[in-house]
Amino acid sequence: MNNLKEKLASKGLKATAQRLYVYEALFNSREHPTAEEVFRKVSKVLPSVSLSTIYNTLETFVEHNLVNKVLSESGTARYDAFVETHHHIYSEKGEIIADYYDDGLAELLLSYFSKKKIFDYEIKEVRLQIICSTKE
Amino acid sequence: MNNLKEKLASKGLKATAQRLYVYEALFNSREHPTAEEVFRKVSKVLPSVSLSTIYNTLETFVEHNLVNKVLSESGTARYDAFVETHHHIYSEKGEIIADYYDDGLAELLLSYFSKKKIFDYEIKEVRLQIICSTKE
DNA sequence: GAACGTAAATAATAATTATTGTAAAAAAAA
DNA sequence: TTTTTTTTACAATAATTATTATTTACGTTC
Repeated sequence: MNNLKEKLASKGLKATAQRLYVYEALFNSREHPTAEEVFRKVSKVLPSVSLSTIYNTLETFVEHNLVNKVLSESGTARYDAFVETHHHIYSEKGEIIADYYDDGLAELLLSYFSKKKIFDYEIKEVRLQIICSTKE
Repeated sequence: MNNLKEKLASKGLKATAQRLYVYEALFNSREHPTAEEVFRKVSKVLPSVSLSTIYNTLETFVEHNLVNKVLSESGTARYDAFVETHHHIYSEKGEIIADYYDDGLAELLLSYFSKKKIFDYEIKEVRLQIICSTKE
């Protein structure tokens, strides 16, 4: 978490209480919370925080690559403090279920694409949406 | 397109003019249009059509797997009449650029996952988000 | 085939939700 | 103290969903 203070400083951003709590809320959750959910969490420790601040803060974090936006089919934005490349497991309904980390896969894919050279564009990153049936 | 009439019938859905035009609008575009864009297209041939109908129709199609929702970072839903597995190329800003079809890739991934057997869930589909820098 | 009843689909519009914009207040830094 | 950054409060917007009335399609009976 001190890590974050340094990162903020290195980007010319002030380490305010709001920012630290927002980041903490994200970092301590693997649920890819929405802005609203982050707001509720942060409100518990900082009751005066405003929802706008949550949005602003999340947006600032995304701009500075401290946080990723996670795409979801419902349209509501979700956020993730884990910015290293990883993949997401979705339900058949399009809702996100879990993270999936796999370095071997990244290598496999990048070597596959480097052989094919199919793109006009340079590939920055490859992320998987793994759509699974939830067995009950 | 007659194909669609049959599919609709098989799912107990009536083949109304609205549904056929909405589907046609999607099918004839590779732009993953938004509901609003579909609305404008359909309006040209069916001026009395309402935006609600577009939303309803798209939702009905998605429920019946005739159409897919495409993830996009702006939050606005985009739709795609191509339901066979394929992948999407995104800009670094998170906007969708193009489709990417690749059967070899699907095989590669499925064999990779079948070897690993890592999941509690059954994998239905694997889609890639390929994030590219747009070279200018 | 025309008239009738019923259910499905559509249209018009209101309401809601998520998000963004704006301006004032507060906090931090210089 | 002055200036800049950040936060707050609140207004505004955009996308989507919900509600209700109307229309349309379809099956049944005459």
